[in-house]
Formats: sequence, C-alpha cells, structure tokens
Amino acid sequence: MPEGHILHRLAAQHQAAFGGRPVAVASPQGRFAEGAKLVDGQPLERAEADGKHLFLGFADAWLHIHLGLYGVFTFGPAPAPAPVGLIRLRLENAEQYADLRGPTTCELLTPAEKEAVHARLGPDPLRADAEPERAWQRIARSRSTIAALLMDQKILAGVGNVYRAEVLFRHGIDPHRAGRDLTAAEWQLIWRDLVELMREGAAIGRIDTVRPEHTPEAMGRPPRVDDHGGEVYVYRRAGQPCLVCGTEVRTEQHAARNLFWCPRCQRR
DNA sequence: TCTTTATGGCGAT
DNA sequence: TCGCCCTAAAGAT
Repeated sequence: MPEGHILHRLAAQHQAAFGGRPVAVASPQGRFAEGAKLVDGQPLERAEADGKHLFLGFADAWLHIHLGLYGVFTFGPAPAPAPVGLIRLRLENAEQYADLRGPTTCELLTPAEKEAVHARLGPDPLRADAEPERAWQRIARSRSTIAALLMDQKILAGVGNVYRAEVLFRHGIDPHRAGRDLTAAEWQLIWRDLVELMREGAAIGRIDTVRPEHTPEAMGRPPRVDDHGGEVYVYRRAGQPCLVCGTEVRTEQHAARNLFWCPRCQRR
C-alpha cells in the first residue's frame, strides 16, 4: 500500500534486478496476457517513477503500473514458484523474479501517452526536475483545504494519506485551512520537509516521521510500534494521546479519505 | 465463513 | 459526493 516513496524504490529495484537484460514477461492470471506477450523477452531499458506511477521502458512500449490502494510487488530469487493467487504480471530473468498483484493499472503506453501521464501530474518531491512553484501557484489560489490539496495528484504527485497527515502535523497546520490562507513560507517548509521525509522513506522502505526528541524513549513513555511499519505522529492513531501534547488524536472522513490530526498541536 | 478495511483514483451524477 | 474497480489480511461471528 504505497505512496510515492515506494514507487521510486520500486523503480530502483527493477533497474537493479532487470535493467539492461532481457526479461521474461508474463501474466499468470491472464488479465494482462496480451500486453505481456508484446514485451516478453525484450531488455528492460530503464525504470522510473513519477508520483505514484511506475514506468518500465522496453524497446516497443512503456509498461505503466499504478498500484492503487492495495497493489503490491513481491521480489524473490529465480526460479519463481508456481503462481499462488492472482498475479497480474510476472517479470523474471535467471537471477530474480518480481510478481505484481492487485494493481489499479497495468498497461502498455506509447511515449506520447507516457508524457501525457506526466503532464497531468503536479511536481513530485522525489524527482530532480520537480518545480514546487507550480504547486504553490495553485495552492495559493485555492479555497480547498490544504488536506485535500496535498492529496490531489494534479497539484502534488506522490503524497498520500500518511505523508499528508504527518507533514501537516510536523508544521502545526490545521488540515482544514484553505490553501489560499497558507503563506509562501509555510509552503516552502512543507515542500522541503516532504523532500526530506520521502527521500528517507524511499531509502528505508517505510514512513518514519517522528523527530528524535519525540520518540517514546525521549519522552519517557513506553515504547510502541505503529501497525503499518513506521513511526508516525497521527496517522491511524485516532483516540490515542498525541506524542507531543497528550491530547487525543482526532479523525474524520475528509473527501472520502481518513484524516488524522492533533487539535491542539495543529492550530495554525 | 462471513464482513470490513486499506498508504488510490476514475467516471457518473 | 457517490459508487466502483483492483486484492489480501484482519477482525467479527
């Protein structure tokens, strides 16, 4: 269950495992059988991520993958075992295999179609070519909440529900504030923090956002483990005490997604 | 053996 | 704003 950091990590993993060499491409489940056949046996020329999209470049086409809410890749040493469950896509060479389950999107694109995907995305904090100013231009004019804007991939690419909740907490910002009420200085701090947090997330493969001075050990509280693998301030911690001030963390449905925040720490 | 839930996004209304 | 799509694991019965 992925935000942008996972897709960048996956691009690097595919490059390392399959880059520059022919790859067997198949669809054990059958739903992507025709597409798989078209690139089967071609070398993987390059792998890249753009927001939450993964692109695998073959000679004849770009393989475009979006994991959606519960898509997942599994890597392992070759030979791949007999398929268990629904495997949409399997990549394999002599050393390794990768299985893809449950993606929202798994399709072949032309270069022009790939560029069209890029064109409709906002800047991605994990890409060197990102222009945060583009996002700010839209946020500064918007009456939508900053919570909704951070999740809008046309505004900002790669940020999901966890990074949204956590970056707003780290900057003390009430998620319900309108984008146009943010200051340019606040936006710059949010962007820089996202770049840093997501780079670390891509490197270690999970989302850790709790500053050293706020860890349970540093605060003299019993240790704890968040059930999604990382250490966070508010995401999925509704009803539990805020790590900083002890106030109960709140949650609500916000544009059909779960929003979490601390009503005391996030009053700006 | 059910029902629910999830770090997403699309199109219809 | 709603329903719907993709799948697996956790929780309820």
